[in-house]
Amino acid sequence: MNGKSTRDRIIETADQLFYRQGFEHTSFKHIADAVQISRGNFYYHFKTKDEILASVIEYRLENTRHMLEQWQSEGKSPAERIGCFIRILIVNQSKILSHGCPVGTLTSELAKLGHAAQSDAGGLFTLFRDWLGEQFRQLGGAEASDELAMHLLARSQGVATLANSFNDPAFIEQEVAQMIDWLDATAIRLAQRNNDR
Amino acid sequence: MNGKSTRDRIIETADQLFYRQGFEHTSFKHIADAVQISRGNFYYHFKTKDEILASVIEYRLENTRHMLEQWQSEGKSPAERIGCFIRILIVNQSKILSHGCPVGTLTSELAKLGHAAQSDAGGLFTLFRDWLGEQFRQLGGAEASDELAMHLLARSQGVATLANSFNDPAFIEQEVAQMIDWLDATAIRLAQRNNDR
DNA sequence: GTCTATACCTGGATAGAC
DNA sequence: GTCTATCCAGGTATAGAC
Repeated sequence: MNGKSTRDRIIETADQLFYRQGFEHTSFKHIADAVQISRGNFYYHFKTKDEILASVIEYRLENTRHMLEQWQSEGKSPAERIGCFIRILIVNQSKILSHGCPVGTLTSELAKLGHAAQSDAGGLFTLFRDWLGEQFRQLGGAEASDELAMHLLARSQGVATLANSFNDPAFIEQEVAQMIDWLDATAIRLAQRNNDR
Repeated sequence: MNGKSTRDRIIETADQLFYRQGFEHTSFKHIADAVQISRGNFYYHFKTKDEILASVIEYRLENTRHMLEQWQSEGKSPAERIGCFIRILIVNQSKILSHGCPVGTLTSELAKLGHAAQSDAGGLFTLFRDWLGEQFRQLGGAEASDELAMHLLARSQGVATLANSFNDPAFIEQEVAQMIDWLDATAIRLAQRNNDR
């Protein structure tokens, strides 16, 4: 199956399954069956379930960093780049309707399990938070940049949770449009405030 | 231990444990130990784990209906009543920091498990949605009432998820203040719009 | 209604052959 | 690197005594 190593295939499969079924609910058998290897072989690559989780989190961090770099180079202005973030709700709409936000659902689950990797998973949120904070800084947000970043992060998170629960694509569209409006208004407000000084 | 039936004590304990640890992660042993009964006795009251879940959801629905009735009678205006909803984030702050929103985390988990009770749990969101919708209708929201209700529900949901992940009480305070501001602005906007006609 | 004992299964994890 | 066989813990669920 293509040129990927078994280890990489395990990580990618586990990534998908953890997202779709949750970490605890996904057993070694699930992963081994999906990768089409034996359970014994599995242990050659990962000694414990926590090791797979750590690798999956690292894999997601890497993918997220890459995605943020993409947005960084694609978007011509900070507002446009923030728009990329808002629109992932649309791009990943069907996955979100079925499984929610991959970051939020993982951190929530790990919090309930009291799992040591919770803070590592929280790093995914931090990646978005810091990147958005930088965009808002460039928009003129100054000290309020982090607050604006967290606000937007929370809104998109809430939209994912409710869209998942109600299985409602129209709600995503509606809220995305509102977030774009909010972004425009915020950009104008920050520009005016900075001109006044 | 007070006058409650064993059955009721099981439900209340399971309610707590499902919230703190998640549904799947909570075993019969956990519950039985907490209630201080044997596992055998347990099965006299509930034949399967799904039966307990159903009872816990029914229990939460009942408690939620009761809470909404309270707010209904306490708040003198629709805006004041919506304020009660916003402020549960403050009232339940410490629980939310530790375990997130009880409704959102349960529905997310059940979605991942592909559990049949997912839609029943979704009824908890519907209770809030309909109640908030009615408040916004009284505020003059008309056709937009449900949209406003969903918007507010999503925002409080996102705040709970992020506050839990970052363990940040100040973020809750900050966002609650913003939601109150948004509510005031919305009330004014709806009043003006309705006067203009 | 509550207990103990136990059956049965699944899941994580190991040993050792190939 | 991959397999089969196996161990052990813990979880759901049942039977039957008190």
